Amino acid sequence: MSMVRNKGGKYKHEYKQKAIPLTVVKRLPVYQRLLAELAARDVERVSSRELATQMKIDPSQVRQDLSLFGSFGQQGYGYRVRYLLNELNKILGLNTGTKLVLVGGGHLGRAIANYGNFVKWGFTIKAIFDRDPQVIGLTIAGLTVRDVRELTPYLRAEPVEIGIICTPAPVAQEVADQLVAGGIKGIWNFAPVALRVPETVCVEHVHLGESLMTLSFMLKQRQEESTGPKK
Amino acid sequence: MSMVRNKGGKYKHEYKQKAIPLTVVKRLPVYQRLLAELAARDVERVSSRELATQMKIDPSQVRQDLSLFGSFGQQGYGYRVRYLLNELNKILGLNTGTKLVLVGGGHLGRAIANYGNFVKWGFTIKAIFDRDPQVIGLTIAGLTVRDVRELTPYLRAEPVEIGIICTPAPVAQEVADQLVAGGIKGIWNFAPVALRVPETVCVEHVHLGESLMTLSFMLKQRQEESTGPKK
DNA sequence: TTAAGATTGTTATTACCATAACAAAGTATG
DNA sequence: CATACTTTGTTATGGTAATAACAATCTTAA
Repeated sequence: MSMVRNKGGKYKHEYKQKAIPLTVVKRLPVYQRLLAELAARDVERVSSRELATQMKIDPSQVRQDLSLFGSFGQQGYGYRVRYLLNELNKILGLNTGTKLVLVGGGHLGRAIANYGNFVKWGFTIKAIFDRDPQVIGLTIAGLTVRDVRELTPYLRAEPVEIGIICTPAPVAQEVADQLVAGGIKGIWNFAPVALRVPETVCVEHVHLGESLMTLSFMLKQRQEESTGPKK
Repeated sequence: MSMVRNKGGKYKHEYKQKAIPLTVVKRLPVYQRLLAELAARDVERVSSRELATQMKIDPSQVRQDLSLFGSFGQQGYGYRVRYLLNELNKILGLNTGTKLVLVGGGHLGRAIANYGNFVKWGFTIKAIFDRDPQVIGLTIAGLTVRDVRELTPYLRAEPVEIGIICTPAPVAQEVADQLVAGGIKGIWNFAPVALRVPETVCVEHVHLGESLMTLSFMLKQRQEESTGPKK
């Protein structure tokens, strides 16, 4: 009786315009990974409690996060793993044939290009560029490295969604400008600088140095906890 | 007159036992990097406002963050760049000759080993281990790759603070166990798994897949913002 | 030396995120 | 078929982090 008692309920699949908090965004890939692992083990169902335990967060958090995007579970049962995984893939924009270009064929660039996992989610690196004549012409992950001066004409001919910057810090901004001018929508930046880009372009930083410093700080704190106060 | 009007003031250099919020911890390396850039340009002074502008945060945030560790600035003047940089280095535990071992000599491991920046902060990779006979014996970044079966005896003979895991996901936990048993205090983990370690060991994850998915999500959202609602 | 201006360190306020609570509604079982 | 149990989606509460505000005090310049 009374089909629409709780407002929303089954009928909440309109366009959602609410802003998703960044903290939630950072958890979405973790949900995706856990569900992919469960699916690989042919597990059929999972509860918010189980997911929460693995992530060391509260079950309410899991339910609240997912409810931002829809109602994917069943009371008294939980979530069907394959269904929720599929929904999360859609939410994250995976398996849509996203194209990337990589700029910088140094050690880090090579590691990224050879990192096989991305292919699983439908990401494909279409071309690699470098400035160094020693690197141009080499084959990395099956692609011949091109001269970075070909970047702009390439993007004009072959539109690409994401650009990866694996260059040294001093040239990163210049490369970013070229990528933006070439119509790139997102930049995955491994150079230790804060890039200036228009608001329409998304930037995701991976800052190895900052990560190691964070670890260093935590170690130092742990150490002081044990040596500092003699309580 | 009245030297100790504001309680604390110059005299707040006791042991601080307050827990530093993780959000603050993540900003500390960014302050460090900005200050290092200023110092390299021989800039002498900087205000919280300038730092905040670069990081797109509020000036109060900068002052509040730094005040957790001491009083480093001067009213009406700001912060002396070199002094504050030096203090931040101490806070972060940089330039203390921290020793690391790297496990996993694949593409990513090689990139990490060759990433020159770490040396600047006093981190040194002392040894590299791998399981693959094809990789064992190779020279990476001036080090000969050892058999991972030598890891435990190595750590017994040569204590090391941090272990880097650049192995495939399925063996990461096993490696982590060995590192912990070997007395490691921190783990820098590049494998896409949540490691189980004792509370005494710090883990810093670098999860490339999650980072790319985050970018993918943000791109999808941007796209929906422009196409979805016709307002 | 004095007064105007600048900027810190700290406390107060606001906003946001995480946890708790609970009604709704399904599952499982006898 | 009824009853106990489970678990969701959502709202209420609590706590933590970001911003605002301000007194203290240093700098700078006349």
